[in-house]
Amino acid sequence: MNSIVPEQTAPEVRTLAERVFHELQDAIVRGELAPGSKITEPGLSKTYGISRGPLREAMRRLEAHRLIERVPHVGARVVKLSMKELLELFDVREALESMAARLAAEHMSAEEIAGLREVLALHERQADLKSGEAYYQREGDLDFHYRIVLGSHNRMLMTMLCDDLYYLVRLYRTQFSASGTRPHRAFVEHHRIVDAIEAGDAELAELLMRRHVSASRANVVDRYAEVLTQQTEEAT
Amino acid sequence: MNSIVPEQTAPEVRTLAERVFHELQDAIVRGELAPGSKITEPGLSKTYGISRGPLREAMRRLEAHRLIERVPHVGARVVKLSMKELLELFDVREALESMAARLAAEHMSAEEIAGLREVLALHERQADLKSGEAYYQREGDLDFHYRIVLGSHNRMLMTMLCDDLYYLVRLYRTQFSASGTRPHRAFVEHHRIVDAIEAGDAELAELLMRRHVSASRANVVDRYAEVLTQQTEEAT
DNA sequence: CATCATTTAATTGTCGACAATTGCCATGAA
DNA sequence: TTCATGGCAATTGTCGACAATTAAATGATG
Repeated sequence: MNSIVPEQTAPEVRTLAERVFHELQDAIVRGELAPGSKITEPGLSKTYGISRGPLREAMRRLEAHRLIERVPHVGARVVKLSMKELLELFDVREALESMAARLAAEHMSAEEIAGLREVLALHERQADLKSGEAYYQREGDLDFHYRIVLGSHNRMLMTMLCDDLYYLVRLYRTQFSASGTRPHRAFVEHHRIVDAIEAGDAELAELLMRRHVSASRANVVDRYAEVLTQQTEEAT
Repeated sequence: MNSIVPEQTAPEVRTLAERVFHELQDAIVRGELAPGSKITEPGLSKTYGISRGPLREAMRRLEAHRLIERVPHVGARVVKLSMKELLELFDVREALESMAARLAAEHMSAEEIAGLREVLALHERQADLKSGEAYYQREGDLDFHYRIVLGSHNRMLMTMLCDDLYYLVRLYRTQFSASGTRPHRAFVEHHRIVDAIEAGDAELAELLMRRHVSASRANVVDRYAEVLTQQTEEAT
């Protein structure tokens, strides 16, 4: 655990259902359970050493978090994000995160802003190293967004983004093995957003975050178009 | 079922867990299960005539949808929205529904827009009657928002709003026994939004929906302030 | 009388077994 | 060969019982 992302799997080791829920969540997001692969209850029951009761409860939670898809009497599969769904995800992120940035500019404390600046500094140091560890870049990026959401001081927003959407974002990044997307430009944008938040300019922070997510989305679309043309060229 | 809201409890009667999930969802939203009241597994198990297995799965889903709150080894309670959480809900709605309106203006078909107009017409007819049935007004209002979300053609947005948030909105309305809030002004705003959608003006539709939700939020704040002053007056 | 420890009852967490449904495979007919 | 059909294996859905934990009731003590 080298990530600066706050520990999320810490306190809930009280019940088996909770534990296996988080383990499965991690396994899916990390790609250990391949997207689209079928998962059977007896199989998981054996690998995790628990009975099917708590396991099914964990799966119900995963289903609600959109990490698996279930069909009654048939079974469950790990979700497999299509490009369409990925773009939908970006639209939702744009809406929610721009709101988060606005609220963050209104509510964030000096300490929280300082922490945000630290993240940026760390981020930049790693960019200097250029040792190409996309891992840190990605996690760093997510950590940045994470903290802004926390800064909104809106619990509902926090759970929606941090507990639900960000896991899907991670899943997408492993599934599409998304390389560090436009890192330099993203740095600059992050800085501008923090500046706006520090200045208490809610409207600007909202606008910048909206553009930031939107640009990220556009970048994905471009890359996807590239891949498509590349494939058609190979086919000829 | 006299509501024009699309049937949601229809097709999932396959398993007991699904059925009891929807029944509990309805019971909570309607206020049959009082907000804040404790619900015990043996109790529900008896009233619904099923064993605790499927019941617990249903409860896990309710928990994920934020309709109940569970504490390990202690129990579950029906959620009780505080004013703070209600305002948080409005902020999230503002973000998501304005996005939905924008997408609706871009993607809604002629038939869908016609359906939307029908809802408005029906709504207006009931306003003429003035028989004060807040029920229809409320459901009509929700139906309006419902259709716009569907018109966004964004599945993720649809599930987030229709499957999650709107149940909380209903719960709030029963919990606070919210009287028909500023019906006339809301009518006008609804009309303007549809006009913008029909004109394909995404930016305007987004802006108007943002204002609409924001105004609704402000109205709630005002009413709450009224109640508070009223209470302090009574106390003197 | 209040406070704290202990017991006790009730609820939650977990398990293994049985019933119901599905999808597959083999068999046979067109 | 292809398609339909019937049976079979595997998985899912459901249940009741037992273990673990918690909150309350009881009683003891300062």
